[in-house]
Amino acid sequence: MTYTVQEVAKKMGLTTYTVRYYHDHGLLPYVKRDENNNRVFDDVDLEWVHLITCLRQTGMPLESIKHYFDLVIEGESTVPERYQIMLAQQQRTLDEISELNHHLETINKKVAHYADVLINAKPDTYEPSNIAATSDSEPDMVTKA
Amino acid sequence: MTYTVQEVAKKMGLTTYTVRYYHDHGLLPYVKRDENNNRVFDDVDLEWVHLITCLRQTGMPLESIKHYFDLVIEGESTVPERYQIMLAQQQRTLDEISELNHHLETINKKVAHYADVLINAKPDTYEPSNIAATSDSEPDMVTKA
DNA sequence: GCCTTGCCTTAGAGTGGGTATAAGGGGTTA
DNA sequence: TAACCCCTTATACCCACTCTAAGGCAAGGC
Repeated sequence: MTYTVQEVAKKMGLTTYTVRYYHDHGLLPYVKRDENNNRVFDDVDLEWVHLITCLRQTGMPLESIKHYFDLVIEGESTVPERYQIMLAQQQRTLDEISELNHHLETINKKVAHYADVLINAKPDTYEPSNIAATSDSEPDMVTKA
Repeated sequence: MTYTVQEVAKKMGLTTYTVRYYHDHGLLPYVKRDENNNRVFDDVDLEWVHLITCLRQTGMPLESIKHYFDLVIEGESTVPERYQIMLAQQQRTLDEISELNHHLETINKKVAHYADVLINAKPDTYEPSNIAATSDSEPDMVTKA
C-alpha cells in the first residue's frame, strides 16, 4: 500500500506542508519518488510519521528526533543511547502532564467562578450587591486603582 | 511590594525577554514606570503574569489572551463571553492531557522494549540469537529493505 | 486538440512566540 | 573615575510550521 503526501497528511492529522517539511528535513529517509518526482509513502513511512508526531507533541525538537532516527538506522549498538533518550522523553511527558493538570485546576476555578457569577446574576441582572459579593481573590476581579 | 523585570522573571520562571515581550504587547496594562523609565511590577501584575503563563501553556495564543484581558478590564457585562472562553480552554486542556497520556503509552512501550533488549543483551553482549529475539513489531525494528 | 481540474513540484516569504545581541543610560560601590 | 549591574530600545535570529507563487503532469470533458 502506497500513499501521496495528501493521503499521509489526512491519515495523520497533519498538513501537506508539514509532511513535506519533515521529508525535506531528512526525517523520512525512506520515502521514494515516482516517475513524476512525486513523493511515495508506504506503511512503514506512516509509522515513522506517527513516531515524529508522538515525539514532537511531547516536546522533542525536530533535530533531536532526527538524531534518534539516525541511531535507529545505525542499528543495535545504539540501543543504550536510544534507551536514555526515551527515558528522558518519558520523564518530560510526565512532567508536562502534571503541569497541565496544575493549570487545569486554575482554569476549573475560573469556570466555577464565572458559572457562579452568572447564576447569581440572573435574578437581579448585575445588581451592585451581587458584584460586590463576587469580588473574591480571583485575579480578574482585581481591577486596580 | 514592587518588583523589577528580573525579579518577576525569576519569580515566574520566565526570562526577562519574555516578561518585556508580554508588556510590550499589551498583556500587562497596569505595569508602571519609575523615574528612570524602568518597569515597576506589583503583586497584582504578578497575578496577571501567572494567568498568562497558565493560558499560554494550555495553548491559548497571546492575541486571545489579550482579548480575554480586555474583557476582564471591560467589566461585569463580559462575564458570559469570559465563561465561554474558559470553558473552551478547559476542554482544550482536557484534550491535550488525554493526547499526552496516549503519547506516553507509546513512549512507555519504547522504554520497556529497550530495557528488555538491554537486559537480554547483557549476558551475551548482542549475540545474533538475542537480536533475532527482539525483532518484534516496534517501528524502529523495521529497517526497510 | 485543447482546456479545466486537481494534484504534485520547488523556492522563498511570512507567522507566532520567544530569544538574543548591540548600543547605550543610570546608579551604587570601591 | 571606573567597575559592575541592572535597565532601556531597536533589531536580528530561531524553530516549526504555514502559506504563496509559479509552474509541471495527467485525466476527463467538449
